[in-house]
Amino acid sequence: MPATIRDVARASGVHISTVSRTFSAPHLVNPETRVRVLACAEDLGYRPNRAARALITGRTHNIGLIVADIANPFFPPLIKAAEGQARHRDYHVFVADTNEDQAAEEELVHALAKQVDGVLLCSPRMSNSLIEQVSREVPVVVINRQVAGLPCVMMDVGQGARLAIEHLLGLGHRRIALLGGPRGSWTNREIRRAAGTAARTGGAELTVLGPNHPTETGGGAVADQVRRSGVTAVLAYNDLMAIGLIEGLDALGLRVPADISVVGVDDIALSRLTRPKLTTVATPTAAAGRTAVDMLLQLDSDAPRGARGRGATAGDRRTTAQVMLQTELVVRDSTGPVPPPGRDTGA
Amino acid sequence: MPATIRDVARASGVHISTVSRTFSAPHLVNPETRVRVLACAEDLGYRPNRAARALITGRTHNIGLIVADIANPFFPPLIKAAEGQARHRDYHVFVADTNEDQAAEEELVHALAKQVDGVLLCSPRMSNSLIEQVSREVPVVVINRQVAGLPCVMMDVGQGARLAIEHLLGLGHRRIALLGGPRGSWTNREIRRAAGTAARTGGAELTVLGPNHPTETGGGAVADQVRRSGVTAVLAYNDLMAIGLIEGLDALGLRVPADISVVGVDDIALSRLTRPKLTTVATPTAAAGRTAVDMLLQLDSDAPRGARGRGATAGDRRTTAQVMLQTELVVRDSTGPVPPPGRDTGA
DNA sequence: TTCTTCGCTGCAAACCTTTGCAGCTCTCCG
DNA sequence: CGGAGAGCTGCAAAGGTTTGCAGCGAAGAA
Repeated sequence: MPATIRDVARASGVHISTVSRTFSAPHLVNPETRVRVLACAEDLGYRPNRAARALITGRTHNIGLIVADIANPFFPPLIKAAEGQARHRDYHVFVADTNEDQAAEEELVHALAKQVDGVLLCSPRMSNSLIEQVSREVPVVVINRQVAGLPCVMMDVGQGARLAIEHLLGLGHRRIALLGGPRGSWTNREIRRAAGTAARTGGAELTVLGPNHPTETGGGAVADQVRRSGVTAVLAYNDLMAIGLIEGLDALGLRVPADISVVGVDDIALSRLTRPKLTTVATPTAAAGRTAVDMLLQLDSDAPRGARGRGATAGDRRTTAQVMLQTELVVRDSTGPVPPPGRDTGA
Repeated sequence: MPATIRDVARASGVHISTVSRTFSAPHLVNPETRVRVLACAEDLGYRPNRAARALITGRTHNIGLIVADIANPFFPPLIKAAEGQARHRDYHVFVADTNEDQAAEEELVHALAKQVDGVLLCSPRMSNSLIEQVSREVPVVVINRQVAGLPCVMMDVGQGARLAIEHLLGLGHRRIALLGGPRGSWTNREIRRAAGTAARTGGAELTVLGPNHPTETGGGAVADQVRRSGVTAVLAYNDLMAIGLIEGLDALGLRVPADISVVGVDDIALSRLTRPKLTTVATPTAAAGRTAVDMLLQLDSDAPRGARGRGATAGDRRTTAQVMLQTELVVRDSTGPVPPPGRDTGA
């Protein structure tokens, strides 16, 4: 039913190769012929079959994007930015959701490998060695994680965590809890490392609680634990957990920031809408999405893996860029001075 | 570099067709041969090239999902459900975001048409005739809209809006505003129609404000207009707008629900997290995603469009199912009794 | 022994497009 | 007038897979 290149060729009285060239190399065909072909193509509603093209060029013009949880508001802006950038370059994005599951992650990247020109691994939970392994199968750019020898786009959450801790120290807090995120998260390790150092430097005590599921539920679940720990401030792995925690604390009769201060990470849109508005570390998610797409496409044009390109680019070790994006602390209403010592925090 | 069917055939000493059958019709090949082939395939890390398969079968095993705005929390649960259901059937989902733009919508469906077996059009903004047109190019299931002759999955927001208005009437409200959504939205028309009828029946006055951008910003922007209109309750096109409106009213010194009641639509996760918690119409988004995928795949197996299937299924008008999913009103804290008449609402 | 039947495997066409190469026609120059 | 070159077009192979058809050997029946 859909018109093929052959139909257009027949209709315009030329060979199929001429039709092909009309689209892929217009300067090689007589202007007169070109307009005729284009007219016929338009008429028949012809659009090149990308699958067939992919077969011979080795380029699908698709890229895969694997995220841990599309329902986590952290990801959509990144996805959106990546899609926009990709579309700009005539690429399409295949989004897949792993439900925070390592096994699903691996399965998905394999399933995607053959139908995309490259994969963006966003906040992967799998092991470094597994990532390296899949990168031999399909070009990969890693987001939110550092893997040696692979192109990576990271956000400097370590720096952000340090700023957050310093902010809390400045408010007088000396007993601080860190709400850990999911196991396997690079971001989680970075935050923990930086927060630990900053707390030690400032003479504060840092209690690590976790790992936890990086959602409101996960945050709410540890509210009681936080109360019993007797801390006066909390740095959460992400905004969702911070918000869940605030809810949970509220249910326990603890007020934020009067009784306890809470800082999140990500600066999702939601963090401006809750009451109190959340103090958080803003991460440049959109920029990360755009950058990652650029790096992948760059990689791709450097190292053709098409049918024709074999053998040409054997031994060149391309320089694998690693980009670190800056973060910043956004102070809103969920942090305040440490409560007077006499006050009962319910502990 | 990646192993092809030919490599496996060579390694296991059989013809490529036997390898092919080992995967697509195992019962046709000798068990002994089968294990040998499977071993070789495993060994070489062979995975069938889906593009090549698509070329001959006419099935890509991909489906497209076009949404208006992936950053709107309404969509992710739907996407997630659709993806899960699709993966279950060995399909992958191509998500694309139109940024609420009709032109982008049309362009995207065309670009996707050839590399997917069907498209899920979620809350499309384009005209019915355009939808019908693209449906001739690629199988389509429409979500959140009714188009005659096309399979549709709808949520009964009309019913939900009626319940919402009745809830407000029950609280004594007689002057109610409706915050309209984007132009071209079927949901918007449904809500408006049903709310209008319910208000008239209950002897209330319904003021329609809009159209508006369906985001917090869009909701916040009309806060002043709402105040000046002198209504005591508002039904918003979606939760995001409702939340934005509450923010905006708050900035104007109006309290929800003491001064004014607000109801949303969608029951996004966020609506449980804001203060006050939002009264809203819950829509079964996940069910809609699953149902739509099922309908598309069903459609697809009924009407093969593969290379081999031509001519066989010419004239059969398949029954195009239209499914209406129920909604329900979730009463939380953003609605309350109408304020005493003497009270100054700032108008 | 001869004929069927059955189970398995190989053959080759087909899907749609891209692209290196060769051939054609024309123009222009010497 | 002959030859070179440029501009355009056609030819055919290639890419990886599926599938209808045919062929082959062995087992069973007559």
